[in-house]
Amino acid sequence: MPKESGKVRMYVCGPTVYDSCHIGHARSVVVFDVIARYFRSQGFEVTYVRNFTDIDDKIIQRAAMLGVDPKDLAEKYIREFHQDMDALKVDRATVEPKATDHIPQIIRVIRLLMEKGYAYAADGDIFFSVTAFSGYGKLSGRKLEDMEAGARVDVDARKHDPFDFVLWKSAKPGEPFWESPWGTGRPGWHIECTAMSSEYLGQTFDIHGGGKDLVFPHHENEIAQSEAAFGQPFVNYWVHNGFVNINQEKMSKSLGNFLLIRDLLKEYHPEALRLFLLSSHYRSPIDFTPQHMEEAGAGLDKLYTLLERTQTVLGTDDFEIKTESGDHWARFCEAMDNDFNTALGIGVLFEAARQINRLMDEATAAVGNDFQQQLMRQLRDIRKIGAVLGILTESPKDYFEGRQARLQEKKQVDVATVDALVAERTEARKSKDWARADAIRRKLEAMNVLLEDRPEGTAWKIR
RNA sequence: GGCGGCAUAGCCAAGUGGUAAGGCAGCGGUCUGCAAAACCGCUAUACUCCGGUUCAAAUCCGGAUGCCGCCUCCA
Repeated sequence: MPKESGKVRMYVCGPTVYDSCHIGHARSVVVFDVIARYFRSQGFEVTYVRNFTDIDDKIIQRAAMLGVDPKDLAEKYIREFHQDMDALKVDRATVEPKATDHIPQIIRVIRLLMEKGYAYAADGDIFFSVTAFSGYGKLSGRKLEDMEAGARVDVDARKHDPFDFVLWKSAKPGEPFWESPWGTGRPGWHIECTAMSSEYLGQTFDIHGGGKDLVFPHHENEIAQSEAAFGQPFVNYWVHNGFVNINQEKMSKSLGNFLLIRDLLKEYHPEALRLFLLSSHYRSPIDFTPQHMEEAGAGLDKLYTLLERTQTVLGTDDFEIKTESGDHWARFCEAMDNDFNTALGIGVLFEAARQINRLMDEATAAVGNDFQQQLMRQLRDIRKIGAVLGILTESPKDYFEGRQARLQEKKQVDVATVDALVAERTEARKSKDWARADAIRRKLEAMNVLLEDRPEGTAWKIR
């Protein structure tokens, strides 16, 4: 993916805040988080804008149902969004604008569209006229005449064309509203993105992202209104992430199978979730199953096991790296340069891990300076890759303690009992009573506890 | 009806003209009192099928089959 003059300006469609975030939101947010991190790692100055749609029919509806103020509802879910994404170790966007904070900018764009003849009024509503914009349909490859308008939803009779969309909605009694030249009302869904992206990124910018489902009509409409209003190209690159299926089924409310981030994080490590979400190319659909999550978790365990081992071998984790980046980092970058191929990049990460393990396996007792330098250099690559993917951010000690704590509950392991048995076995081993030692090992295995006899003593972990 | 995507080993998944990355699972080995971890080796001679282009195709073209998405709010 080509790049511009040291700076990257990207805009990603954020959530409509009327409900908790599910794993689908997580995928989108994590994918673009990694993209932003990668650009930064390459020395680009990244301006990353991710909006909150905090006024819309769904919010109003939900608020009415709950008998709360729409603004309070939106704020509650913005807080939740931040909690969830922080837990997922997602960096904050540079700017996180809310639609309701940009009403003047929205009105300005609509006025511009009216002046240029791309929009018309009908009662208190303002519509965008898709037939007035010649490029309509270019992103999604649709032609107006090919689409079966109103196939599933009745067409508003006031529209000149069925695909015209609302820029400004007049207020109905009891709804939140703002003053405008066309009377009190609120912005339609698409216009906020044009208003806010131009505000923070300019009228043309580099990357616009969002879920695949937004291609049509949302992004199509954004292009139309932006290019109509400003008379210049809207964005250079579109990036649309694929969906998350649950056990091969589309995640949907009607199936009742959607998974909230907060629930998932009770069971899985946030980095395991990230690793899973990044294990396929961002455009492909990805299938969430407990088994796939276990595998992602196993992979993460492997990487942390490696880090723990290097820490032991080097005697410290706090070393200054004076060497250049190695081949692994270069290969990782190559993968990322190819349309952000994180799946390939993760492959590089595991190859790096194997190489480091081999290096340590082959090292003899006489560990020289060369060895240390080489090890640190490769380790540095792993850390840099981890930093882009947003994984391996914890110390191995914290990671394994956390893992242990999480699993203790899940597998109902009683620490005191295990420790007692381990101590008993240590005694047995001292007196070379192997039969008894093995019996205890088997007993613990039946309790989902695996033993590891290390030089410094016996460690155990939960299967 | 229109538009688009996908089909690679038991499972997941890279691969965008030169003969199949990586992970999980499995098997054999090294190490170990036994294990675990780690490493080494093995695990796709039909890359959904049928045609075509090419010296050469998982990769390009045409067709078939299957699965999925979008066209309505949706990450």
